[in-house]
Amino acid sequence: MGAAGNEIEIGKKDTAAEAGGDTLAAALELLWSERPAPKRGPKPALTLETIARAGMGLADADGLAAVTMQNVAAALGYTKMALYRYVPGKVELVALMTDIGFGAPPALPSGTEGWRPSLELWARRLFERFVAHPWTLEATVGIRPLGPNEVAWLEQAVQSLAGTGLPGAEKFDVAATLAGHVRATAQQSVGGDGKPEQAFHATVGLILDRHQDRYPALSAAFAEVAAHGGQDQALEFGLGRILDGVDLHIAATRERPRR
Amino acid sequence: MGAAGNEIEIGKKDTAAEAGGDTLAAALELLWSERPAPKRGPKPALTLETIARAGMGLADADGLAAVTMQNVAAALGYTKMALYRYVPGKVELVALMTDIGFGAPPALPSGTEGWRPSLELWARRLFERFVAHPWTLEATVGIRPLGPNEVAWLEQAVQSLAGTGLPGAEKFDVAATLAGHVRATAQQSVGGDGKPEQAFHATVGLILDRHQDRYPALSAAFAEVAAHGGQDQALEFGLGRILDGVDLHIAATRERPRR
DNA sequence: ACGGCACAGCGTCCATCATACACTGTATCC
DNA sequence: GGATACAGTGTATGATGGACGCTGTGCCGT
Repeated sequence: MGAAGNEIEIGKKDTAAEAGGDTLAAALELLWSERPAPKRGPKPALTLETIARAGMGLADADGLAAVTMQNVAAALGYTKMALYRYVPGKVELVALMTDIGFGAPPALPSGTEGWRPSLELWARRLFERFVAHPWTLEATVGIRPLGPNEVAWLEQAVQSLAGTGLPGAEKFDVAATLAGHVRATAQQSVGGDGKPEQAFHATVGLILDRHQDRYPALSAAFAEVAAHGGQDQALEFGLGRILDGVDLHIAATRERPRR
Repeated sequence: MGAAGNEIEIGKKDTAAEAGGDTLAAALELLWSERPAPKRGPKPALTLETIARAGMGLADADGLAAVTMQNVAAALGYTKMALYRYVPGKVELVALMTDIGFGAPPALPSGTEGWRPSLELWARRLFERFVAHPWTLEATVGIRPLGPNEVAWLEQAVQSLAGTGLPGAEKFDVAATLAGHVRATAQQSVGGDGKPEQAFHATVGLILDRHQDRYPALSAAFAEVAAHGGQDQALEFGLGRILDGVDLHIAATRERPRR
């Protein structure tokens, strides 16, 4: 399957592989508002923003699967084909929804000082966004275009590490690690259709009830998890450990600065 | 069209919400081999394993989107409806593929001692599994059934923490945090259709090229990332930080043991 | 021995979905 | 005052997951 694809595979745009190239570029254009702004013709009745918001409403309520071109259009009172005047395809629409769903990271309160409190706040806020729009978890797997807001979150995290003396690459790694932790935690605490319900723990508990013998260590550990309040502390625990480790690393870097 | 059509909403199984209940139970049955084993009738020509392997082949080659009932059946030389004699639906098939994709965690080499080397090895191996079958990333979003292998991975991680004196709930949290980190890292280093291509970094780089002014800290940091070998160390960096933090926490717990 | 029944595999049918394409009307520029 | 670019619509199409009923097969109880 090269660039041409002269094999079978006419018809639909694409299915899975190789779609990234074209779609990614189109989505980036959309997300970064690099669009020509038409001059002639009837005025557009809709906005990208309006459309995306409609999609978000559906996704928040009934999950990402409820976001069909039909449903989005119906929610706006238009036909689905009208949407294609604004969006190249569904993938791009979801990408737009996702970036809007994250929103810009709120500015850190003026009192916040030091990289650690900043990053803690950052992580908790990001977590809240994931919980508020659980479908963003589904929407952000695999290669995909990044929107301005998503990049802005990264920027803020890296900025928080300004005074640490870490090399830039490691600042980036810290941000990525934290984002990953937040993401993974959110993924475990959120149900498939969007409702937070400690889904992961519930499933594990269900299984261990029936197979304690097979997983002795896990069963013992999990009994204590259930006894305590569940997984509510999963975000904080990992966050604490990671930032402790980062702290250590910063200290070590200061003592033995890189050449 | 038949005469009877006055019912509301017969037909398809479900779309998004609430499907979890029924499907999850069915999938658990399948994954944990709690199936009755038929006595009468013709011998099944296929196996769950065979079917799942066929699906995995497609997913490995062309991504999860290539896994359609049609394609899987064709790969086996049967019609798609034959598959429904083995699998309740596609969701369950993918769940099965996923669990087989993880496989059982290999036993730790006999020389491995101490929780830290064990967990490091564990994390690296898990990472390899994600990279070997990138579609498992897509397949493991949202609420979903866990298979025996997936639970076995958790078991091994918790077991590695046996001598640490950590409370059970925290062992579990450590395992979850590590698994989350591995997952998130894999997600960033793997392309959408399954090819590892440092996708995330490539996209970020592309964007920052055009918007350096808007994200100064990130741009500066990222320049160094690009100068170095890319993101190959993302897994190890986060792993090091997390385990450092865990180490600290274990030491603290020993000094100030919980009641 | 044998007939019924449970079960394998298949063919057909259908609803849903993303998207292509052609058409109609409209607002702006020359 | 057109020509033209563009908005919204209607219809068509191919792919997909899945329901349902049919045909054959092989074990089990009689």
